[in-house]
Amino acid sequence: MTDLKTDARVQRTRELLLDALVHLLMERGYEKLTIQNLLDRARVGRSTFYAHFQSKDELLACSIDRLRIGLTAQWRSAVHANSDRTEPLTFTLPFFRHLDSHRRIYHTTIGREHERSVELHMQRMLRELVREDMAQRRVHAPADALDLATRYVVGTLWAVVMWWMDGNKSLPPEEVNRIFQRMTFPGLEAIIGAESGCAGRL
Amino acid sequence: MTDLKTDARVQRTRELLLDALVHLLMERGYEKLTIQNLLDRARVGRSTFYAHFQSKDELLACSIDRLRIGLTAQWRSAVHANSDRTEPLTFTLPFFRHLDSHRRIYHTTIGREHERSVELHMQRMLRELVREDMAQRRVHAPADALDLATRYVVGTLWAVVMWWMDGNKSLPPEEVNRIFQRMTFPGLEAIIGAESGCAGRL
DNA sequence: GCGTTGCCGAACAGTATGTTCGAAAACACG
DNA sequence: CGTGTTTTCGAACATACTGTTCGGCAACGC
Repeated sequence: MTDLKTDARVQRTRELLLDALVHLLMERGYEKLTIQNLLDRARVGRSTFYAHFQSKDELLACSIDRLRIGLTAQWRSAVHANSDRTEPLTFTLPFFRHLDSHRRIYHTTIGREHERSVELHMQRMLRELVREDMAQRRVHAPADALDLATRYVVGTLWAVVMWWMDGNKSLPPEEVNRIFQRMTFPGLEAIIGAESGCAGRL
Repeated sequence: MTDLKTDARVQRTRELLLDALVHLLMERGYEKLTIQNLLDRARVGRSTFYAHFQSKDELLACSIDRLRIGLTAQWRSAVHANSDRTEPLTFTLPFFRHLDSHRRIYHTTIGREHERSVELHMQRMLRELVREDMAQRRVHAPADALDLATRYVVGTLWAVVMWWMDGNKSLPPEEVNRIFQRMTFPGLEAIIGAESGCAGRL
């Protein structure tokens, strides 16, 4: 009885495929990227791929999930450092930093004509992070309002991301984060009576 | 020398295909909709399709463009009626009304798991409308800020759309539009010094 | 070592795309 | 009408990608 998680072969295959995905995302983008490309790049057999992932899309989901876990870790440590009652949405700064240091990937997968999947999965991830943030800060409001607020934040966040990644603007992540907060917080208060205090006024 | 625009055959074919698209969008969504389906539904030959459109995607683009033209017309007449200096983003109400009266389509093409193309084209259209609105109201600000503002508005607008269309919420379009304006205008002022006057405070 | 598990890779069926071509139908125009 | 032009049809074809199967081989844990 071998443990799936400790079998070196399994880990190797998964990492080979995940790495191949990242490299091919830069080269070709997601949509026009075939499974055969992945197999060739990762030097993995066809049936092996399907033993691990149901589809190209699931591989991508897996890759984004990796990112989510990494971001969450940074987030938690940052919150821990600043002790209690920090400003809302503290995960955005690590997020912008991540984008900044992986521009090559996101330049070919975000805002491009026929590229939509990466954005979709990213937004799904962001939605989870926002929900988590609100849950931790115990924002209480009708479920409807919370839902709208979540979508609103992700919408504005993504607008900033597209804008930032578009014209090769070389603003530092910290600056971008400030812009994001300045334009997002007022509208957020309009939806849920966020008692975000000083953060709202900046 | 026959005129392409007046040949009854080409008009017939184009309309058959566009209508087929709309009906099939409701039934199957966009992504899992084959060209063969369109041909069968529209009773049009395969080579005929490719004589008119390069791809499924171009057909969709054409359909969205139809919508854009219709919205723009409603928009202009509304602006004309209210004479000068109306509130900003007046096209959103017609837009929400359109969504409301075509729920069946958008229910299967917006926010669904593997549906991305319709959203993509819609957002592109909205971006154009927002740009046009700003140009007409002669908002002056750095090109950078205008670009960010445009993306911001589309981002929040789309957040509202997803939220509205999601849980079968049966709010009237007018109400949704008010919610949209209330949460969007403050942030918009933060980007460009919008002299939107009373509209900003509602 | 030994039983178990994962991997390979070729072959295969299935599905969709986009092109080609000759014949038939619909058209504009005189 | 009649004539030359344009569009349509539909089958056939080439191409490409997906997802599955299976027997032999290699790597693993114990």
